[in-house]
This record gives sequence, C-alpha cells and structure tokens, in this order.
Amino acid sequence: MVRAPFYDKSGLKKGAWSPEEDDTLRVYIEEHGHVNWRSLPKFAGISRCGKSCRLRWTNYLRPGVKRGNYTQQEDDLILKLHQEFGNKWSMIAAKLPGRTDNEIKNHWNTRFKKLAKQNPTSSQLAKEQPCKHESSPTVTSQNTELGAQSGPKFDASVHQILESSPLSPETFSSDSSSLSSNQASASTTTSWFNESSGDFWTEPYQLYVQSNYPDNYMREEEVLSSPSLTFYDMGDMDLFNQVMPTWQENID
DNA sequence: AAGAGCCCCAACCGCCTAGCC
DNA sequence: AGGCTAGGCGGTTGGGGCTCT
Repeated sequence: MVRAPFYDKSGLKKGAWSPEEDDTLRVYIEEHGHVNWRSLPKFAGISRCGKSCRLRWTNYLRPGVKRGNYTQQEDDLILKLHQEFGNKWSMIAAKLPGRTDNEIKNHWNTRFKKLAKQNPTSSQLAKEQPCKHESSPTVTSQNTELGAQSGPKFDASVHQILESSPLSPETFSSDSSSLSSNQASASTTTSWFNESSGDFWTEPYQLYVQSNYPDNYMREEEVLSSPSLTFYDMGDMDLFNQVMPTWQENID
C-alpha cells in the first residue's frame, strides 16, 4: 500500500511511517506544537524532513481526521465544490470538516475514474455530439490529440468528464495548469454557452443541489452567491449530469 | 490455486507564494 | 527591490491488497 521505508543520500528516512514514528511525532506536536516544521524533526528526534512530518500530521495524525467511507452528503458537497473551485483541493477540504485535501483528491480521482468507466454513454456522447468546448481551438486540438493517444473507451469517457472540469484543458495537457490560463479561455467558453440552447442548459443549478446539509457544511446559498460561479460552473454541468445519476445509484 | 491486472491511497516531488531580511 | 526560506498546494508515483480469469 505504501512505499517501503528507505534512507536517502542525506540520511533522511522516506517511505512508510512506523507506529513508533507516528507516536513520536504526535507526542511532540501535542506537547510543543509545530511552529517550525523544518526544525521539528530534529527536536523531536525523527529522521524525516519537515515536509514529510507536516504531511503525516495533516493527513493522518491530526486529531479529527476522518478516514474512509464518504457519506452521500460529503460526496454531493465535493461535487458541488469541485464545480466552483476546480482542483483546489485545499479549498474543498476547508469545507469538509475532518477531510484532508489529499484524501479528497484521491477520492475524486479514483471515484470519477470508476464512474466514468461505468458510464459508457458518456464516451458515446463524446463521439456523437460535438464537444461543448469546440469553440475553443486550443481545447479542440488537445481533445483530438488525447483521443488519438488513448485507445480504450474508458479513457475517452474519463477525458470527456474531465474536459468538463473547470481546469480540465490545462490539467490534461502536458503543460502545467494555471488558473490564469483557464481564465484566459473564459471568453470563448462563455460565448459557447451563450449560444447554446436547450432545456438542460437553462435548468437552474439548484435542481442538483441538496439543501439539507448540516450547518458546518457550506450552505447552498453560499455556493450560489459565490462570485466565482462563472462560466466554468455552467460548463461543469455536463460533468454533473453525466456523473450524478451513477453516483447516486452507487450511494443508494 | 495461482498468476495477471487493476484499484486505492499514503507518500513523494516540484512548483508557487508569502514573509522576512 | 531582490534574494532566501519555509510552508503549502496540486500532480504523480509506488506498491500492497483485491478482483478477475
């Protein structure tokens, strides 16, 4: 499951954490806090880099960290927040008490790969319907490229789902992703949306939103009133539409 | 039963940003 | 203003466990 422990050139331990190391780190942080991660391992007597300690603490040892089994509310909320924030896992995690960005990221990746695989209609749609981002030449060329590179149907459906994701073009390209480059393509995407017609695209977003979250979750109105709910949120409705039925079935 | 392939997730890596000098 | 450092973030990888054949 995890990498086998080993020591790097500088003598720092890497790979899986032992229970003893966990205890040492937990006890030290509970007693002294974590003012300086870089010097923490030295004072705590752990042969790890500070970064590794921070990660272990935030993702595993920190009190209140929930593990496994996502509730339907959490799944729904992750979907919703991903529409707003894209792959900003830390921002999504901030709205999900007890969940870490790393865990949500893993959950999203594995869950959506699985769902995309289970939903053959999405790959069918990719063939039969023009890509909704077609107005963007850059994205279109990338789609073609990706389609050629990846053979299996599975990949096509995954790509289609992820293309609908806010950051998808850049995320899937070989270039590094950035918000600004996404925002740069906003105008083309928006123009596509404005030109489109049909019930689906005019359906209110609320249709897909459950309003019965506990108070500690982000409230629906908070999401809807968010100024960042712009072009890509509506673009992501495609993703939502494809995945939600399967998602719900799996949960039920 | 056993080998192959896939899934899942902890951990790592590289980059970016904020803060300090 | 520019360089340095530490912390944080998102993407990727490694490998044990699970499922399939």
